[in-house]
Amino acid sequence: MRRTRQREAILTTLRDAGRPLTPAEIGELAAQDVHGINLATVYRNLKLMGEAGEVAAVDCVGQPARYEVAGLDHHHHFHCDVCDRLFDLSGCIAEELERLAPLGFEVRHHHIQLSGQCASCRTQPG
Amino acid sequence: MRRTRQREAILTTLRDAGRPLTPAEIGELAAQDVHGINLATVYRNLKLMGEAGEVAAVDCVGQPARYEVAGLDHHHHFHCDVCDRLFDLSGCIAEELERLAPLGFEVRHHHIQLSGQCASCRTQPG
DNA sequence: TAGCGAATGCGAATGCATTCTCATCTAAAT
DNA sequence: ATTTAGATGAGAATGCATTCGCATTCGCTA
Repeated sequence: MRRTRQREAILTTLRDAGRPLTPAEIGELAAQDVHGINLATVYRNLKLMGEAGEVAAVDCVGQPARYEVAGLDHHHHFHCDVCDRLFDLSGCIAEELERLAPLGFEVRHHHIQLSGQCASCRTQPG
Repeated sequence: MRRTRQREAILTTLRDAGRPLTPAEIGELAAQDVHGINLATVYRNLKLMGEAGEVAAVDCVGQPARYEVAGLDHHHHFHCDVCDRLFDLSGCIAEELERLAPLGFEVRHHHIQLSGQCASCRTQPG
């Protein structure tokens, strides 16, 4: 995989964001580094970097997937219904979760997502 | 709202299923009552019955929404990655969940979904 | 049981995220 | 500096769930 300006910009953007970003968000933010970076390029690279284990997709309920740098500790997310951004949560309660499964079911993954209003949307009026 | 055969079939199907169904699943199952029931009709009625408070949409991670009869006790779901069906779970651990939110965030909802293999997919080979 | 307006079936249309095509560009090996 | 295969940009194309438009049908009410 070549080292291109757009590839760098995407990775830098993800690293700096501190929260999972949609391809569109990545495109907008990365445009500060590489003006006019194309959405298709963002998608292509997210896919490649995903296969290469550099980034990870984050599923979001009823929404397009977000992406974050790979290798972060296990965590879940908070979706702000106002600004539509996804935030990281720290901590997990997986143990308690497993016991919710019915007898005979094998739990392989779990997905937890809180939603509501993020701090900045609660503070700021518009 | 008129009482039509397709409307009845949809509601009956949802009641009998015991788990949330996709519009497509509803269409297939309801076809046993009303042969040739149209998908658009299913969608139209789910929307109307949703507004009327008779059915509720169930969001599913990275998947089209499912629908269930309204008024059930608070619960969450299990997604079988093999047969793609969604199952009800009983119980919830909302209290422990709230504490995951960062300071200043207002939690309004939470979404919990376990996934893996359901009992029948674990048992049956193909 | 006649008549009206709501509901249906059908296929086309929409919205959307995502992927593809392909001509052009460019990183990096020679 | 040249070469060349991988990358990009631009826009068209895809896949999909969902909705629309409209002629026809059918509940209900008078």
